[in-house]
Amino acid sequence: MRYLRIGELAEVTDTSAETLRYYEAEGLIPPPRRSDSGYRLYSAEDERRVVFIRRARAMGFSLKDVADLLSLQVDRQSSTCGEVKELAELKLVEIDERISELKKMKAALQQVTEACVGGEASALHCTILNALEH
Amino acid sequence: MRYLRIGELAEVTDTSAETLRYYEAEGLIPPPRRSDSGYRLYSAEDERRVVFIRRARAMGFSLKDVADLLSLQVDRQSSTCGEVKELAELKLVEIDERISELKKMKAALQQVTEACVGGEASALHCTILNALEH
DNA sequence: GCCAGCTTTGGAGTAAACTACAGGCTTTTC
DNA sequence: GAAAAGCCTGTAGTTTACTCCAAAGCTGGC
Repeated sequence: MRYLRIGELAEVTDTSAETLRYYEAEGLIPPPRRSDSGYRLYSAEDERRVVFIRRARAMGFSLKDVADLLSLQVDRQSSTCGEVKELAELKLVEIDERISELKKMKAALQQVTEACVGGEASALHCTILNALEH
Repeated sequence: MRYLRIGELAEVTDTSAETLRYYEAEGLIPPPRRSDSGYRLYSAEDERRVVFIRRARAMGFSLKDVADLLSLQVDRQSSTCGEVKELAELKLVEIDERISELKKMKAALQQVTEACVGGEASALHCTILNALEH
């Protein structure tokens, strides 16, 4: 099994070593194993976890939200399926709402680009708010 | 035409008066007209604008992103259709990416809930990271 | 074996986006 | 008409999520 050092993990997950240590301090990733000299050594599972965190962050979920989602795994031996399912379904509703809001914005933006011929003509009629009107 | 005072607008847009004044200071909403005594009076257009800002913020767009989107309107007399179209198309790509990322998360979460019978059984196999594996 | 370039901890600093006064008018309500 | 509630400006404080040292130890190449 291949282990990554902090700088390597930072590179593949497009973050920084500082951020990874910060996530560890905040309990978002478990303390990884260490080399003899004390260097952090990250497993593939650690990597997946970080990728997940970055993805969720990029979509505007807070670290608290991410922690909630990840707790679906962390607490697995202590929580029952019922609890897990409830939390997951709550987040599913939230995600669905986000998707539909994004689709609204997308439709509005598309209306804007379609109204635009794309030339040098004035953009007088190109307003995103007008497109969102209905 | 009906005008809203800051507290009323705050209520209908689910924000606070402080936040509205902050948005004004940051140039995200234009300075509204004032009453004789100096109270801010907001139009329906102002309201739509704030609703849009709050929506975009809730989806993780920064105020800078929002300003970019709103500039499609503000600079309308100065910018040409070509510029507007370019900016809008850039944001469209971004929005599409977000939607597909959210769909990935949704699929993962659904797998979790489906694997869960929802009863008192252990949640051993309910892990969001496992669901995201492929 | 030496030097550049990692990594360590601990603590301080920063940017974005609010949020909360203070002190003083205005408007509404009883 | 007086108290309560709302608004004004200006400034300061808070939260979240990093980001940046400093001082010291480790690692890999020549």
